[in-house]
Amino acid sequence: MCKLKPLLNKWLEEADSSTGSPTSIDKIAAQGRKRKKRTSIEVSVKGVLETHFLKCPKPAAQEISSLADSLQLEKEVVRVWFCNRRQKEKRMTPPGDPQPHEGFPHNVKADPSCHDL
DNA sequence: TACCACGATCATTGA
DNA sequence: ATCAATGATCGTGGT
Repeated sequence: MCKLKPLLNKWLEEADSSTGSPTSIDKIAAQGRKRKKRTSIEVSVKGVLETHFLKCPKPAAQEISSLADSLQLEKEVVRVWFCNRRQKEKRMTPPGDPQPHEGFPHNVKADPSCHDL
């Protein structure tokens, strides 16, 4: 059901745009997805995000909301930013940077509750 | 059932 | 015009 919600939303958006073109439905069937323009994040904002990322690479939705509010951004944008940040880190770190440090398979506490705020 | 994160991938922007 | 960086989206799996 919740999966249909976004789908229905797209339909409604298109329906609103159907300025006399009922055939627009085929477009929705295709993908009816309007990619938001590249939210150009200001350098200052990036700095704040990076700082938070260092503190918590995986903040809960609650932290994201707070952060987004502080930066005057959309939760989605902040969430996506964190996701991309994590991915990028992995993309660069594994190769040519094995992080020479013993004591590897010792970690047992994942510490999912990074309530550090 | 609803939500989150990750991987891959697309698409846009800036150099 | 082309490439690189990076945000936005889709699909999948886990809780």
